[in-house]
Amino acid sequence: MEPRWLTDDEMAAWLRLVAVVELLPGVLDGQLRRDAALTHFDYHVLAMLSEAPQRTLRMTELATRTNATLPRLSHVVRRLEERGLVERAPCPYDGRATNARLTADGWAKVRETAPGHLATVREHVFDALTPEQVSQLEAIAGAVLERLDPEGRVAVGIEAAARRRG
Amino acid sequence: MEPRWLTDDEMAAWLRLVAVVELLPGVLDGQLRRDAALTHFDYHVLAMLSEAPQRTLRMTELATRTNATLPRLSHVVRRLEERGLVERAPCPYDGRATNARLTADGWAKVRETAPGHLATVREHVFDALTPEQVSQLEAIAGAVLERLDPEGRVAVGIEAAARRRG
DNA sequence: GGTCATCGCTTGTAGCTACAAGCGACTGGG
DNA sequence: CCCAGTCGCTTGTAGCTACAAGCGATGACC
Repeated sequence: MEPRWLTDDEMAAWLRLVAVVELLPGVLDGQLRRDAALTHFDYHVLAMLSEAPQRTLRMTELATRTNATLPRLSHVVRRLEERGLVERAPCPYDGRATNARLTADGWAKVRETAPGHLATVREHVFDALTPEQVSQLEAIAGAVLERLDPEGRVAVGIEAAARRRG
Repeated sequence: MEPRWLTDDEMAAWLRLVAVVELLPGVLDGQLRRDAALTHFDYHVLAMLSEAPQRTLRMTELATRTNATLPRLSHVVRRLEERGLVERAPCPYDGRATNARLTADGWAKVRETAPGHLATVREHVFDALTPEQVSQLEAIAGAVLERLDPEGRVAVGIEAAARRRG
């Protein structure tokens, strides 16, 4: 294997991208853990449920939208269920499937947590960017995402979310 | 707290960015674990050492350049030392400090691992982007990085790396 | 030169994720 | 029917990271 090395521009972009990818999850986790005792992934799960019809989704579908493996989601949902934020019930139409549903407490949790999380996202990302850079970022992240996720598993979730928003 | 919600453009960019941030580490880890039994963070540590003078760095400096906490680095370097890729020695000038140095085996490991890693980076990131997008990405990631890392700890490492490259 | 705060690093514990194995439910061919 | 194969999900184990406490070395100050 004899690949071409990165150009200076590519290397500069790469070092910064790697730093962002390592730091951003920590910042998001930190704020949510302090203010709501939630992981960013926990929040993602609750948020996806909160936008679903009946605030209910099958585990497999929820795993797709949160971009998680099924074992990981299973552990996380079990912990959220122990805290009363989510409840699970077997699907009436398919005995193999499990439906996860947001409880009233879970719904309240999402609504009281969202503003702080949103403020963090603004502060650390969008306040630093011009409107032009926001659309550049959308194009860049979209292009990279296609390479990272060839089957479009995550993209499906994004499109579905966009559709629900009208 | 009454923040303004995200615009449609911002939301689209955000969903894609979150997906990239969650998927990219897994892809990098996966390739390196399969091909070299290394975490991406392990590789980052070895790579930073391989570029340093004498292939040696103090733990604190290495932590800055790899964007890690000191306890995390300590555990990782201990494991790398057990595998013979790195060795540690007390700093002769400051009895508190520890120098980490790449061994011959570690140097060989980096050289045989770099091409595959580089190919993965190209395949999943830069092959998807135009040259214009690469420089846009550098600007965007740089701007976000300033917000994520106000003291510029990581930025120092990046600048230092750039300086070494001339 | 004694005392105290700080530095640099290590170690211990708790919690989360990945991987693999396992279990019941469903489905299609004979 | 029955049986093999698959699906959907859960559970168990190993490994990594975060946080906090701890330890020796150093430097500032009197």
